[in-house]
This record gives sequence, structure tokens and C-alpha cells, in this order.
Amino acid sequence: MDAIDQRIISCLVSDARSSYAEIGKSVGLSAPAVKRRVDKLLDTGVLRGFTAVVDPEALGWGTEAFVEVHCRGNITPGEIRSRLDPLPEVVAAYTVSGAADAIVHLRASDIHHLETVLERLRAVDIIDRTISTVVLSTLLDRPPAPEH
Amino acid sequence: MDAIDQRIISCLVSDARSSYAEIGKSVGLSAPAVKRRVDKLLDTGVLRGFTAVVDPEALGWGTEAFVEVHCRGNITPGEIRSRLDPLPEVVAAYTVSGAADAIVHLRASDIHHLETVLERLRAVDIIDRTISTVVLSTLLDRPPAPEH
DNA sequence: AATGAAAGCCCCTTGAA
DNA sequence: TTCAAGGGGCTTTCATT
Repeated sequence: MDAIDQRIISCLVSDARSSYAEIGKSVGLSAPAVKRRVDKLLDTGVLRGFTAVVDPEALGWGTEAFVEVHCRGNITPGEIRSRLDPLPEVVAAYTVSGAADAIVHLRASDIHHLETVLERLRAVDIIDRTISTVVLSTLLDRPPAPEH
Repeated sequence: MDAIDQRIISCLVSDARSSYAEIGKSVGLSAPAVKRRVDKLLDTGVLRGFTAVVDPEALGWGTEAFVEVHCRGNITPGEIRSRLDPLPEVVAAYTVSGAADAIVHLRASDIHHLETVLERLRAVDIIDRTISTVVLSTLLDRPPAPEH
């Protein structure tokens, strides 16, 4: 992982479909050299893959919320994960410091759908109570910069 | 946006670098037909682009936090956005319902760096106070499914 | 309007150095 | 790491439905 790798990653973060030749031009390497570096970054797990960025509204996921989840008793992170995984509306979940056991990021088609999801979430037997915060607007949403 | 478009999007979400020919094989279309649909999805904004998924640890962004931001007086979302934008550690920010004005998603290299970022955040003059929640582990992190 | 077929060009990929 | 070559993908044009 040197400076050139970081610049290659930057190129791929801003456009994952750019060609090795293009990337090479911008970092001063030949296309095969870039490909070999990218392959190595994928092998070592620095690069996890490539994905399309989709407009959630266009797919009918217009409503978003963050939910603090409080569980009963002593629950392992793995247990929480396995209970949240079956809910497709859960796009992210974290264990956190503080009073809550987890923060869950939800996406639903609308407020009514969100209500349904929250009911299903509260019906999970390890979950004691939830505190929801509905997202009104997204101010920023961007990948972390490669350099500090 | 029909069922074939959704399947094309699914393919690109799971691997943004797959070829049009490959996608075509999986959705039953020729490569040029797939390309034309992808171009249209990009034009209409359903697809916003393609990006690499990077391991944050590997880039030195090992520590994560969510911060409730409370502002002074009446502040517009645009105002909040413009104040958060210069901070590279802010990876996402939302205006929300409830008492807080915004939720900010932060990434830092470690706890010390996180502390520095929180200080810089609290130094923003429109910000009154902040409540931070440090992420202990990521349970789930996935793109929203194309179908409900 | 959307698709498939074909052609030319460019790119990817591998081997050699 | 680069260069070189073969194979394959991309992109445009054209004709069809």
C-alpha cells in the first residue's frame, strides 16, 4: 500500500468502471501494472469490490430512519446481527457505546412502510425498546477520503 | 424502469465492473442493449455512478461515530451542510426529526483523531452542542435491495 | 422505441524480459 | 515494472421488429 495504490483507489472510488489504461494515465503507470496492483488490493482485502451507486428514491426507498435499539439482558453482537439480517429494510447496523445496544439504519418506501418495519423490529424477542429518528433530508453522503 | 432494468441494476450493484456481455447473459439481452439501458439509467439519474468498496481499516479510518448536532436558533439545512462539508471526516449527515438538528456520521483514524474532530465540530459557531455515540462494531452494511 | 448483428477500435490479459 | 501479442469487450452503425 503506497501512494500510487492510494491514487488508484481514489480513481476507482470516483469511477469504478474506468479502464486500467485510464487509471494508468492518471497515476503514471502502464495498464498491466495497474491491473496487477488492483488484483493485489482485492486479494489483500483493501478493495472489497465494486458497486453501483443507486438513487434510493428511484428504487422506491424514499424514507430513511435511524433507530436506537435497546435489548433485554446480555446479548452478543452476533445474536443481534442474526436477528436484523432477515429484515431487508436494515441497510446498516452497529453496536455502540452508551445506553443503546445498537443503532440501526433503515430504508423504507414511505412513512407507512417505515411504521411496519418498526413494528417488525419491536416484535423481535431480544429487543426491549426502540427510539426512532426519521431522516428529513440527506445533507452529505460521500466515501471517506483516502488520505487524512 | 422495468423488471430488466432492475435486474441490470442488481448485477451492477453486486459487481460494477462486470462487462455488458456478462450482464446481458444474465438478463437475456445483447451487450449493446444492456449498454443503452445503462446509459439511460445514468442519464435519468437512477444510477448515480460506480464506486469501489474500500475497507476503511485499511485506509486508516478505523474509528467511527454518530453525532447528534444541536444548533443555535433557526438554521437552514443548507447552512449546516456548508459548515460540515469542509470536514473530511464527515462521511454523511442528515437533518432529522426530533430534538436534534442533524445526525453526523464521522470516520476517524482512532479515538484521539475522533476527539480532535469532535472539537472542530463543536467549534463551528452555529453548533450549540453535540452528543456522540462511538461505533464499537459494524453488524451489517449493505446496499438497499432493488425490490421491496 | 427498442433490439440484434456486425465491424472497427480499444482494452484486457498473459507471457517474456 | 514495461513491452508485445492474442483474444475479447466496447461502441457505433445499420436493419429489423
